[in-house]
Amino acid sequence: MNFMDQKTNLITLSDVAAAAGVGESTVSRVLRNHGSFSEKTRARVMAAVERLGYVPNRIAGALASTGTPLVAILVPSLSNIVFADLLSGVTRTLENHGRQAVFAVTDYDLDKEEALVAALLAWRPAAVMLVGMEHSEGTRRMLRAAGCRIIELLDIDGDALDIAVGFSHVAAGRETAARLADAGRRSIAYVGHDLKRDTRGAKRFSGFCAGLAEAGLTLADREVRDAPSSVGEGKAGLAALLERSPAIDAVYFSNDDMALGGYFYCLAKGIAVPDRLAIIGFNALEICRHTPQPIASVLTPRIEIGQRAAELFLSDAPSQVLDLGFSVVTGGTL
Amino acid sequence: MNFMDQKTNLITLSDVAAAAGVGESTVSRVLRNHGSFSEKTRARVMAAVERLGYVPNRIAGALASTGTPLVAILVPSLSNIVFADLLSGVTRTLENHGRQAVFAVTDYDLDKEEALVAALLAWRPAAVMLVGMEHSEGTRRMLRAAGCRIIELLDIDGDALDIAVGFSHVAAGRETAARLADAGRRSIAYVGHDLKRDTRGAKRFSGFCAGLAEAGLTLADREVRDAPSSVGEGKAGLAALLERSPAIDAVYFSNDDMALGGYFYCLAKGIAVPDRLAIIGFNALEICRHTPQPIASVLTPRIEIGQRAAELFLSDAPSQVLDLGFSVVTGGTL
DNA sequence: TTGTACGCGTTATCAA
DNA sequence: TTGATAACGCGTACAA
Repeated sequence: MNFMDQKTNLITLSDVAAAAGVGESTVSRVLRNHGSFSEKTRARVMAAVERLGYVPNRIAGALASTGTPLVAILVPSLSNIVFADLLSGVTRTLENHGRQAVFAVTDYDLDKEEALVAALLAWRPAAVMLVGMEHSEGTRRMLRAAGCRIIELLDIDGDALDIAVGFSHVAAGRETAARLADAGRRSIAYVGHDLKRDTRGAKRFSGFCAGLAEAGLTLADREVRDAPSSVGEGKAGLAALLERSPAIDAVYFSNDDMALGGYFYCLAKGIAVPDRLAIIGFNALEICRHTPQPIASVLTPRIEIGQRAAELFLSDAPSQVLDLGFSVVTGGTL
Repeated sequence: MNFMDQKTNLITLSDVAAAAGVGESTVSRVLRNHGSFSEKTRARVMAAVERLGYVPNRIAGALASTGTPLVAILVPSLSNIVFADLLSGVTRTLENHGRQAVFAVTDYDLDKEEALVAALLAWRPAAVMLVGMEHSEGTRRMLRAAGCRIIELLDIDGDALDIAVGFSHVAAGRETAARLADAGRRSIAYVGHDLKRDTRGAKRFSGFCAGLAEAGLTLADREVRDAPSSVGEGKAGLAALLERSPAIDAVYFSNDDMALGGYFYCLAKGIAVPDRLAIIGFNALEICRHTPQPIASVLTPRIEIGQRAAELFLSDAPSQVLDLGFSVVTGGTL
């Protein structure tokens, strides 16, 4: 034994037991408030815990009880506030139940997702939460073999592996088209970001086109940026679009970041919104409620999705698809 | 043994060993590429792993090797993109080294932080990262006793427990005041959010006041909202401020969310920026670069802070305070 | 109500 | 290059 070893002085359960003059299992029972013990013993144990500054080792606990209180969460990105909201909802609910979240960022890459799922599964989580319903075959196989709860978030357009909590992006896109058509717009375009990776954005777009068709319209033009969504891309995207198709009278942006960019472009160029150009985005970010004209958007219950997902897991609910819906928020730009 | 037990069929190391016709330690060595073994054995082991779909149990591994590859991260909030950026920086670096991040959200509450630190320490992380340098005495005690690396992020104004990576918020506030004064502003006010909880915001404010004093000025007025920062609060804050003090010619907002709200208020009310009112925020969010007039702000290297913090930990660097600085970004609003 | 002893799935030590 | 075997720290029957 090396006396310089930093971990040499870590207190263990048996140290506490010795200090309190009781058996190890007694300490274990007191600490987890499980089984029976006298009040007197409890006091002695707690005193020893306090005195020694004992911190239980959950690693050992998890091994012994075969089953961890860990929940693995994978999100495509953190630069989009939407996923941060999702995480908030999940962790807020989990924390109150002694559960711990371990997470990773996939960068919208299904291969990376697969690698990360493998890494996270090694921690034997009680549940794995991931965004969307598109996964590699390897991911699906591992997940199914893992024997833990699998919760897909934010999307319900597809076949759920176990539990899915979200809403239909196809329906959201379709509804958006209907609103634009109802508002009398006839020359409608789309400004979006990299859809190869953002499959939910792609679903909205396909729903949008379907919605236009149902209204007897076709997409007037589209500008798809080869980059992640951002305010800057939205701005540049609208600029490019209008240069090509100046007669456009409405634009659907792939999300609010993009829409904000478009809106700023209009402000800067003096383009009348919504008279000359209607704008609608997606997500209903707080900021869009406070621009000079509130930007029309689609409100998505992302925090609630996280919470409900965590609750379903905690309550050991049966496999299911939970549609939490969305709602169109009309603002001054439509 | 219950044959309905879901975890009954999980493959273990010894299953692989048996299938490959080798000893357990051999499998372990091959999998970790540690120690020596013949190419032939390696192939046999890997084949068995593949065939059985074996996923190593890191829980058991961590227990056996006393020392986990876990890094605990605590952030005050996730609704502010700044902390999401921080997380991105940290996890991106960690992932490439087989490390796993476990995280929790403190809601800017030091008591909650203490409880969460206790919970996270139970996982015996190799490092604990937390935002800021203000912690409860209990938190500090536990951390010191834990014998793991302690990394404080985003702030360097204070006494570091071990490693600190960030910049000086006091200096940032002071510099902001100097810029405003240099720009000829004389009636300068502050619009902020809940500073009891956001201690870094409070440091910026104190630095700002010091900076004004150095320029021979005093704060003309201040509007501090009793709520977390948001675009809405920034807007309402500026409205309240201007009603009270219409002669103000410059406003320092506690951060860019607040500043955006103020800027939108000006746009909506037709207040000339910067002619009549100069605006400067903090963080230099992407969106502020794309508003009709780019909003002046202070660029903070948050992703880099996360990366460097992770790198210092990975390289087993000595205790230190790393100042990554900040830079003032002048925009159209100053 | 309490303590003993075994097992959880690895890693590490050491001898072969 | 290999394979027993002893930890790792705790939960959990089971016995007391």
